[in-house]
Amino acid sequence: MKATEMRSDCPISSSLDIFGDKWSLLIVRDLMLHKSRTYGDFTKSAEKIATNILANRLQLLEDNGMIIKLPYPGNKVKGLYRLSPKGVDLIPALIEIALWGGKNIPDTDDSSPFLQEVKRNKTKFLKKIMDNLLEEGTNIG
Amino acid sequence: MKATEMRSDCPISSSLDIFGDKWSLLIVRDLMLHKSRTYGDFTKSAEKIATNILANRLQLLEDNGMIIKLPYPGNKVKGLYRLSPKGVDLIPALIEIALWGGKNIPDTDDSSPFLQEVKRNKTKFLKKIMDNLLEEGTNIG
DNA sequence: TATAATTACTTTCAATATGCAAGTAAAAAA
DNA sequence: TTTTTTACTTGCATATTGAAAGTAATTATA
Repeated sequence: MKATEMRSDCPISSSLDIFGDKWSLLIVRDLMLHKSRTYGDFTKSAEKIATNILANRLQLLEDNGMIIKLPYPGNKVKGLYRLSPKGVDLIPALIEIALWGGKNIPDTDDSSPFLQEVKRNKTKFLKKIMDNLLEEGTNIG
Repeated sequence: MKATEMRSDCPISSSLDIFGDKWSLLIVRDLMLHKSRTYGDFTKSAEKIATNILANRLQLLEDNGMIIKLPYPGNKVKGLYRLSPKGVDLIPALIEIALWGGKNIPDTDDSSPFLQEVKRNKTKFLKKIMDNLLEEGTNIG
């Protein structure tokens, strides 16, 4: 797959060139919440991503170094996707987006234990979750 | 224009339902950097947005309460767009995206005075810029 | 061991979105 | 009065999306 074309040298614009669509950050979200996911896991998320879109976005995210595909121990069909350090580094942005949505969009669920903990102590939460995601092992579950 | 359809009650997903594309957040960026812009101003940004896309996104952002269209003093053709409080509230997310891009995408310009100031003192910078954007007046320039 | 079921995609195709270029209408400037 | 500016709108070719079905390589089951 060819490298993403950048529209300008603006960091915001270039970021959107990579993940500026309705699906890419949902994949990152799932990997933030679950640390590792199989292809099938992603299809089970509430937003019901189409499999062609999923395959395309996983490839793009991998091409852009945001996620890493690992072998699933003891199974040659399955694979395990995880966030790379670059992907983990996106979590502060994702958290701000989540906070914004929970606060500003009616009927969103901002009462999850996850968001509650963020609101209680953002800095502490960020360190904890990012450290955890950067650790090796504990891939399945 | 019809209300945005939400794919789930997830705050991240619903946020992307509103601004998950390659252009909407660039409009917010321009209004963060300049406080107010005319239609023509937006077309002059580096990414060269097409006028039909611009008109569509301005309408969507206005429909979703992120931006406000004001009359241009002394001119009945021009209008002035500004961030609403809801739009200003998105700035922390935008800043995190900018920081991520500047750090993780090659050839982006992360040396602007703007980003430099963010990196020097994020909290202070956020308060300053958000307070400024929430103020009335100083629309032109 | 033969067969069924999983898993991770790929393909097809209709619908929608994008983007370039040109057009328009109202107001402002010359 | 004519020209220019401004903010869009329209037409059309191309690209992307999304639902559904298909496939090939395992893995589980009878």
